[in-house]
Amino acid sequence: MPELPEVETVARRVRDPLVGRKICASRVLWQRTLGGMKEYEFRRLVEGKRVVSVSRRAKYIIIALNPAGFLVVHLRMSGDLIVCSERAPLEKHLRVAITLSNGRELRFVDTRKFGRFVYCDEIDTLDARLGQEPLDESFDIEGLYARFKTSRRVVKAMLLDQEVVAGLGNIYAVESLWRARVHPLTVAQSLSRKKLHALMEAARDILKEAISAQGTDLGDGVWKTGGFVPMTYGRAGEPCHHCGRAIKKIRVAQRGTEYCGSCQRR
DNA sequence: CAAACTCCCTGTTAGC
DNA sequence: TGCTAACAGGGAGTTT
Repeated sequence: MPELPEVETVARRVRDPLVGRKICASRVLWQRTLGGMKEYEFRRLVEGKRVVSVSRRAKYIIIALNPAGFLVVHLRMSGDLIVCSERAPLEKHLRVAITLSNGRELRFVDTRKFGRFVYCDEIDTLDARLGQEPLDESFDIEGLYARFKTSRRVVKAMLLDQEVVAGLGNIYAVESLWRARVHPLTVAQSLSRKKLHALMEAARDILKEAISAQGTDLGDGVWKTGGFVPMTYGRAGEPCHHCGRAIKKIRVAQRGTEYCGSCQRR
């Protein structure tokens, strides 16, 4: 499932082919992908505009348009963006297609239909709802610690909350907790400053490694390109790479959560 | 107010 | 073997 590293990988892949291109046509094959906007409205707001930039915020891909507006893309579980010839055969799960002036086409393909490809006039409200970027130079660990100190939620739920830290999903939350040897059910306010530092250092290192590897290959057909290999996620019952004991699996915040009962103590 | 639950979807897999 | 049920999961919206 696309999380920060996978979204970053997609953004980088489509940036060059898109920036500077003009949108001359568009079509929508699954209406709900637009998040409630009517197709004719979407087309009116998008067609004729030029792509200014492609960036990432949390798990969103932001395509800025000139003279105004943004295409905000969320891949959710199974979404992907590709740029190909407008004459290329249509993908089975194609949801939105944006035809460019050079005969190429930006396509949003999304098997499970959870993804969103929406037009927004501005992105300030989106930005305001999202927490810190873990890889930003300005990442404020003390601000995060202050937030943890006031919460009785478990640490895994905090990591998954995009309002707290932006971009971590289930896989990288699980991996970060394991590397920092923090139990996923540790109550946020009981986590020491030292432990939180270790946890976020692990998270940042893992995210960087995963970006370098172009994401994680889960072998389930959802995300095939990445070379990052999880140490804990998806390995329930298999030996822990620290101590050799079997990895356990529980549910935390409605998500499957693998951890080592020996290495990660509360 | 914070925290937890529900819903949206389809492909894959476990279980009978 | 062939079927069904369970599972996977991010975030918006709703309920506790």
